[in-house]
Amino acid sequence: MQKTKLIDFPAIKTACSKCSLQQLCLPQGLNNADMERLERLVKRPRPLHRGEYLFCQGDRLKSLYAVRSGSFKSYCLGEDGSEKILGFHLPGELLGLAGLGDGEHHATASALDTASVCAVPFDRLQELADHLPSLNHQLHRIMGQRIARDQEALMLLGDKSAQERLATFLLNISSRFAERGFSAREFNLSMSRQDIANYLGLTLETVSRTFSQLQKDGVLEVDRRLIRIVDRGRLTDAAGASFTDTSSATR
Amino acid sequence: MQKTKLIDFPAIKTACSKCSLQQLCLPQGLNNADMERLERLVKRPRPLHRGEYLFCQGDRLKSLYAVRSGSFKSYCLGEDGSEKILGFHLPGELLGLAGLGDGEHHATASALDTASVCAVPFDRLQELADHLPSLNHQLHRIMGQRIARDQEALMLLGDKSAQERLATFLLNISSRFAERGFSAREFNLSMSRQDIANYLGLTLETVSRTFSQLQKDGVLEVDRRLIRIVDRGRLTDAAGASFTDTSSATR
DNA sequence: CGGGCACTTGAATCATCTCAAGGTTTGTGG
DNA sequence: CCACAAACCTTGAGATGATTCAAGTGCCCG
Repeated sequence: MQKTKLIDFPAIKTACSKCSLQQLCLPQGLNNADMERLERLVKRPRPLHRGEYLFCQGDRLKSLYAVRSGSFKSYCLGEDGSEKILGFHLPGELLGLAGLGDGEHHATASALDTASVCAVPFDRLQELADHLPSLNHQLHRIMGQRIARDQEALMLLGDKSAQERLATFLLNISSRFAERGFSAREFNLSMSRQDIANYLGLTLETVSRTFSQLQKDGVLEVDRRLIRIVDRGRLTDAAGASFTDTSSATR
Repeated sequence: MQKTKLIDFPAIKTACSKCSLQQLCLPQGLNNADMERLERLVKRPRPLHRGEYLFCQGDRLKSLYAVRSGSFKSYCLGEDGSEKILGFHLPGELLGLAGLGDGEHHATASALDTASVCAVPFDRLQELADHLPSLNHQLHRIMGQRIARDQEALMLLGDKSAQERLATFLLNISSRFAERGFSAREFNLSMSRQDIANYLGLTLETVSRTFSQLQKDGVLEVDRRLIRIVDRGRLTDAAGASFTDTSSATR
């Protein structure tokens, strides 16, 4: 009895069917039988520490990854060593989709804090999707979402001011935290000012100044990486007209 | 005999198997039998004139579209009426992929000149893909490419100067024309200075000045919307380090 | 031929960047 | 547990590239 318990416990602990991220992740919309078949493909490598790489630009695409805990940034490097951050990835989000085009990763993904992932071997996922329309449709859906999200990011960089960019960014992070059951009002940013600046197309100093300004105006309370949204209405105003706040959570 | 000829002619003219864009478009990599099954789904609506809409933001996603001729821009509108251009679409490229996330178009697509498309009803495409793994993989590949392309656009807006942005944009357009069998050295832009400016996150005046500067420096010859690349090497330099020129075509 | 639209060019302004210095937290080794 | 170094963040002042506002040109279409 102890033996089965010892064997089963990790399996149950990590099963997709028990995962709190199910609704945000690949298995969303799958029935139990299909989820079990997907489950059998999933590997769960050891957790990564801050700064470790999940994959690197130029690597052959072997697996897709879903974030289980912690967070990642993905970025491209220019040959001059500069990096451009393409996005941040929270639990439940998939990484590596851009590699589907030609089977090669176009970006590097590194952990922002201690983080764990589920890895799904891409060829076997594709095989399984060939036989499970529901999984296949879910894959399409996720890729479509991802394209839509990248397009939002494009709009952000378009012609917005520093304040609009930072406000939009914070609202975006806030609603992603809320989706995962965390507070939309108060959260810890896992990325540095430099990372935020790079992502938003600004300098570190401008981001810092903008945080200070929003704090002075009573919109935020900022304590290093801990952010509290004091006046969500004014933050939304600061984000500019084109932002439509989907979640009005105030938890 | 005349009769069959009259009936068959348009069918042959428009068949995927005869289309010069096959290698850039959805049927790429499909065998003849599969291509024929895809072909049966494809509708070819009347051509659109400059300014006409292929679909609008908020429309239910009914079809995916592939550009046959002409070109499109896709853009989002803020509630204040402003528009942000997300991309330009040349023949062989697919439109509407971002809608896969939630079945609704997130952008508006309008014709930049007289343009024609192939329309593939999305539900029937999905059904067919469920039975044809090769089509399904091709769909994944195209979506992956699209994500990768959007990410390149993101890098462009990151922290580059006006000259770097415009140079990168022109090299990008140039290689896309080359892929389609047109000259990489000399081409007509189908979009206005305003559209380019909007896409690049600049003002119309800055784009105009930058064109003038590149012409004065002997890098380009610019005659209204006709562009000739005189010194590709220096244009690549102007685009900045992080751009890697995939096509070295000089046709 | 004339009116309108797209584009060019100039001059002044402004937001952000750059450079520079100082402060605070974190982690490490003594 | 303390001291020190490194990393991270904040703030200020001056420089700069892009924007704004404004005027003028030339091409295209009716």
